[in-house]
Amino acid sequence: MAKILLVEDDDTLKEILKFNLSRENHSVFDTDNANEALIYMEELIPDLILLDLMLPGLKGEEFLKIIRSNKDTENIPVIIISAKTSEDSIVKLLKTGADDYLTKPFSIKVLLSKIDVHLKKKKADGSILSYGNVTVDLRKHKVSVNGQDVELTHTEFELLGFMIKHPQIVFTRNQFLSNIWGYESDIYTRTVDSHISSLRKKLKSADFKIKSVPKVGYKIE
Amino acid sequence: MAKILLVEDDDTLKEILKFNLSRENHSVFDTDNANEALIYMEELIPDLILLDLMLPGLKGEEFLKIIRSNKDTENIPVIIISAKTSEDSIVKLLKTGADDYLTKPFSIKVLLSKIDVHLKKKKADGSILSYGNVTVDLRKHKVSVNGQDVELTHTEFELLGFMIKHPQIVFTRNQFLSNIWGYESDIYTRTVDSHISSLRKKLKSADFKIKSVPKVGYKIE
DNA sequence: CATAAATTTTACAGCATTATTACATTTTTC
DNA sequence: GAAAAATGTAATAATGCTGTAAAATTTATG
Repeated sequence: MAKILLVEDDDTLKEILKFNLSRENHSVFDTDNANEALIYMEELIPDLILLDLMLPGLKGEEFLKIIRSNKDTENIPVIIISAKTSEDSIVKLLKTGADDYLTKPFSIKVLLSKIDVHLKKKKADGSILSYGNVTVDLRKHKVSVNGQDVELTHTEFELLGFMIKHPQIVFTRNQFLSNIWGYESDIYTRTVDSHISSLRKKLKSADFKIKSVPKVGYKIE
Repeated sequence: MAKILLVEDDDTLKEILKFNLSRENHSVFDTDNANEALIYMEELIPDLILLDLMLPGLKGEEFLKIIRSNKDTENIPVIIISAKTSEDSIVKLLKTGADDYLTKPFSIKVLLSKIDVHLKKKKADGSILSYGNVTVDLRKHKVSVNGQDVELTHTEFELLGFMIKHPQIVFTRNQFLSNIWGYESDIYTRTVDSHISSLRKKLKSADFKIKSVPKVGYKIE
């Protein structure tokens, strides 16, 4: 269900991993060196990266730094696979921005579950968001309350999607405008209220409320 | 710099951990059983939890589930400490919602760096200020005392946020006015007093006081 | 090109927040 | 210790924000 980039030069291990990851319905893109991995990155933007540290050419640490310094990739979870056991190198890697690590030899089962955890964390940007009894499918542009479809207009949909991605967080009318309408829209801020009002009407049976925070904006709660 | 709840029944290990965590400027609250931990939770809302699995009474797994099912605590990072090495139990824990785990014996250095990583992650997603038993979530526009939500108006919220950002520091009424109302407001200075008064009423159970410093202004203490 | 749909703006009622007042109480000052 | 100044706070008046229906405008649709 996820795109995983595997950077590993040990062929045997690579095949084992590919086999197991595929069985979990992930699509695996593999390479044995970090330079090639960087090229993959650009067009692929994987959901997760499995990185072996002992690589020919560009070192794993460097690769990690590059990933973390690029806006498009800085949030991709990276799990390190390493033969090293030294505490110091582990500490250093976690500091550089690795999300997790495994030392060889490791259990496939544990790896798979770690992958699972990290992907779930990321899922917020994924295609299906939900909060309480409300589900928003970003790909299909569908919203349902208690499994029952609700028809929303495009703006209403965007508004709901934006709030549900960050539940509880308050956004100002201008934040809504710049995030949904675009930076240079010169729309009257009260337009947001208008759409919020129609959203509320359509989401009567949702088990959250769109709450107005006076003098600030709106949030779902 | 963070509040850490340590649930551990091995006294030796507990002392070692307390010592090291304190040295990193964390405040540590410790208990040897999960039932007591739950009581701590309510009034404490820690920033991170270190949980030993092998506990008398309420099992660690159950404790974890309870934490995760409560809105107020579901986002607190939990690091598991365990003697078990079974893959299955690790997998199960990660599924239940643990953020990380360590198997005994583990390196203090690695633990500290893991704690660091998890705290940083938290900090990135919301500026949460707290002082004593009062928590101010700037992004959610929420204030709680002892974990209990308190409704504040916008001005009250701003006022509290401003003071709690600089605890102990005295601000003049004019400083409040220019920082909260804006530079060119020509508001009567006594208006500040009025809002301070209502804040006090709403924060009766806070374990700090908004103290007036005659001829100067106000501070929290 | 006409009609429908969606979006933006307007307008206004209702309401909550805020600023001010007034008076009681506390703290300074001399 | 008494007068003056400053603060505490409840009550009132004024303000301004939000909710929403409806009109005006723009955009989609056949």
